[in-house]
Amino acid sequence: MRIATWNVNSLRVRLPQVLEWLAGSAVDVLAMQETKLVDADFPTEAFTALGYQVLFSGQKTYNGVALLARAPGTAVLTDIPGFEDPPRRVLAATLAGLRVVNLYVPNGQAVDSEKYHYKLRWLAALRDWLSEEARQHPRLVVLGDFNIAPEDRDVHDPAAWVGSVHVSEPERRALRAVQELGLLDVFRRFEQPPGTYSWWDYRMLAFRRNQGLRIDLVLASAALAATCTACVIDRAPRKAERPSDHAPVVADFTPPP
DNA sequence: ATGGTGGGCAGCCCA
Repeated sequence: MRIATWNVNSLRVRLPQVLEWLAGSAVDVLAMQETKLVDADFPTEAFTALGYQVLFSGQKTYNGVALLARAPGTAVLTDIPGFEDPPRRVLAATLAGLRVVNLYVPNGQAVDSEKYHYKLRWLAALRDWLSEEARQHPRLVVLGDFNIAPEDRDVHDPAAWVGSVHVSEPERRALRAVQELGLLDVFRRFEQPPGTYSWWDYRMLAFRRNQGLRIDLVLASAALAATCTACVIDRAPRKAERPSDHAPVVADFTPPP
């Protein structure tokens, strides 16, 4: 089973690239973020034509998340229970013997901004919710755009980024609190080339210079992580005309016994 | 050099 996450930065613009990528990548589950589409505009037929079931939680202009899967989803959630949050950032479903939680974590803008404190509150609420999800679902995968680079090796120039949003210690601590629920960053279960990132700024020729961050993550419960056979970041879509600023992260799992 | 580029929707907000 192949599971992927991709911040597409406007599904309206990126749909042809997403369809082309799906046709060549044998993905069973794709979690997308920043679809920026209201539900009425979601291109359902384009994906059902490729054999996917679709789930989505969208809004106008900003945010928006979607899940594509070969199997239908049940027990769908579009919010962190009990946490009032109008932006559409969460989409959870049970499908193909897995609990899948697709996240678009708040960006945070700048350390000590109002948006940064919102990000930390959001992550605290996420942790509390995921503790319950982890208890109920031994086979849990939490994936998406976390807007946090877990460690300095996930940052092209740690000295330039020190203390900044996406790498600050409170953000990393909040991410570790999520991982301490027993969720493993499956990318780091395998040998990886140094300087492997999932996001590059559109500005300053950052992609050509590989000035990136690894902020798109696939976290898996211990039972699921034990069945993970590979995790790679596919840079190819970032090289396209009019690319998303993020590349997809792809993880392979053996089927349940 | 505190910029630069891109998406969305109307002169900005957000990333």
